[in-house]
Amino acid sequence: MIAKAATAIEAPSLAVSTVIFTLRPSEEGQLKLALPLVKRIRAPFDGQWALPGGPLKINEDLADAAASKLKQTTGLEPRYLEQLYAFGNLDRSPLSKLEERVVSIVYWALVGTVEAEKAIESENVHWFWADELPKLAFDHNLIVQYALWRLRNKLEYSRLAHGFLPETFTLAQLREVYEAVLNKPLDPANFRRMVESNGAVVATGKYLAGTRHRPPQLYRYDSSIDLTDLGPLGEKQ
Amino acid sequence: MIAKAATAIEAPSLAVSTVIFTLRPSEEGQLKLALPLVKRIRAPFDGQWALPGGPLKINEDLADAAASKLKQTTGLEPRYLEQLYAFGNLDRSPLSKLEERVVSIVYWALVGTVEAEKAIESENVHWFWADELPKLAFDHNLIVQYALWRLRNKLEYSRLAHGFLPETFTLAQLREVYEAVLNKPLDPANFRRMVESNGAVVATGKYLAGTRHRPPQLYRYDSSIDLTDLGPLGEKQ
DNA sequence: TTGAGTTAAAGTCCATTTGACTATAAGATT
DNA sequence: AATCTTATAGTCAAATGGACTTTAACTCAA
Repeated sequence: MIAKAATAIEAPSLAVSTVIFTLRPSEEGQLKLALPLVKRIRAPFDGQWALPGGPLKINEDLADAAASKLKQTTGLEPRYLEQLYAFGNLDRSPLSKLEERVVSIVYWALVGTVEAEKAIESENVHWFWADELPKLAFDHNLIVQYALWRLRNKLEYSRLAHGFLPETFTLAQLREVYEAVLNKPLDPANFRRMVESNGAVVATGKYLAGTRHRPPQLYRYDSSIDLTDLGPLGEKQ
Repeated sequence: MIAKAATAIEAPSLAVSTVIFTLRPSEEGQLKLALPLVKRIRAPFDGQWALPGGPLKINEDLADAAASKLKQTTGLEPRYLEQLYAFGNLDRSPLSKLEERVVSIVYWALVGTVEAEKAIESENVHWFWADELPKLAFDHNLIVQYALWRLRNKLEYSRLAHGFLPETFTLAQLREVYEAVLNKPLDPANFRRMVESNGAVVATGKYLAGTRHRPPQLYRYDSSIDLTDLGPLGEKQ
């Protein structure tokens, strides 16, 4: 169009953000979905909470960028990471001067419940319950809603629950994960039948001792099978 | 390229491409999935076929950009349009000088079988059978594969078939669409039962005359229900 | 005009899946 | 030893889905 000086003005810029889920015990004792947000320290939306993210570097892969935001924000490694969506509406930022057009490629991630206890928290990084978010910056409320929808949908026909659990776990723990994510109680017997018929989870033959009842068997995920079905993309993207 | 100095080197650039599906009758008479490609006229991949696409304009919504590539390439309007994925691997282009880093946000679209007969075709725009593609530019073979996977997955629990059909249609025509997309024969009686129980398709009470057999009833999609389930994103993005 | 050909549309049979529920097992606690 | 609690196994019935049969309603050719 105009000239060289104009390049920055002509092209939309690219950012990568990440919705990071973990499960944490609530006051009442059951697990609930939680996610970290960072406080914005400049306009627009100065002082409001937002998803961790930032501009994409010229020589950085998309998934790497998402994982590195995760690391910066929480100090943790993702147990699962998947692209969610590219958000690029012109009205994402209300004071949309053209120079500020940003397209955000958003990833969503799972971090293990145990690791998440060591997560960084500070003045500017705070963990929220996924169903009790304040009004967030930009279109981030919509983004989290969509990520939640995707998580809930995929949980049932994939091995996503593995992303929250340690290597071995009881079926009750696995069921707790499902109940927390789907936010509804599940019948223990039917859940067992479902898991056993599906084949993704295998018994270890070991039992967890020290409970006040019959010792439950420990299971693990069959590592020969992928965490989820991304179709032709596999793990590559 | 070279002249664009500093800014261009620092930021990856953003392009939008579109995978456009339609159904066309093959030589043997049944419908088959087809898609338009454009011939590249510059390096890299000069002379090879590629998905229609181009840089995102600063004040253009993502979906609008995808639809306008569609219009430019085929002269048609999409009956369905959905974001597929953002492809941004560093090795997408083999001669990856840093200045050339491009992230492509890819959409996929359906165009009606009837409209598609009027589609533009030329030296540089050619329609291919979806399962007989040549080696394409960049990672476009992978992209098409993924789009096909998504189409096939979504067809069964959505109203995507509507995207190929006219306002009213017979159950045999609807079944033909399913058979073409899924690439397998379906039992007519069971298919009828499935469609009727699902509720998305309603009988019009009118019948198609002029066949050499019992006249089939015409159906239409219940317009009160969306084409597909995008969750919280709805039709907005 | 009649019978053959063709697809439409309705229905049957059976194996599998899934939700709701019951029963027994095996530990800890009292 | 009785009781509590969760683990684990099993039952029953409704819903689902594939394979198949039957009858309906049109066209076309003899």
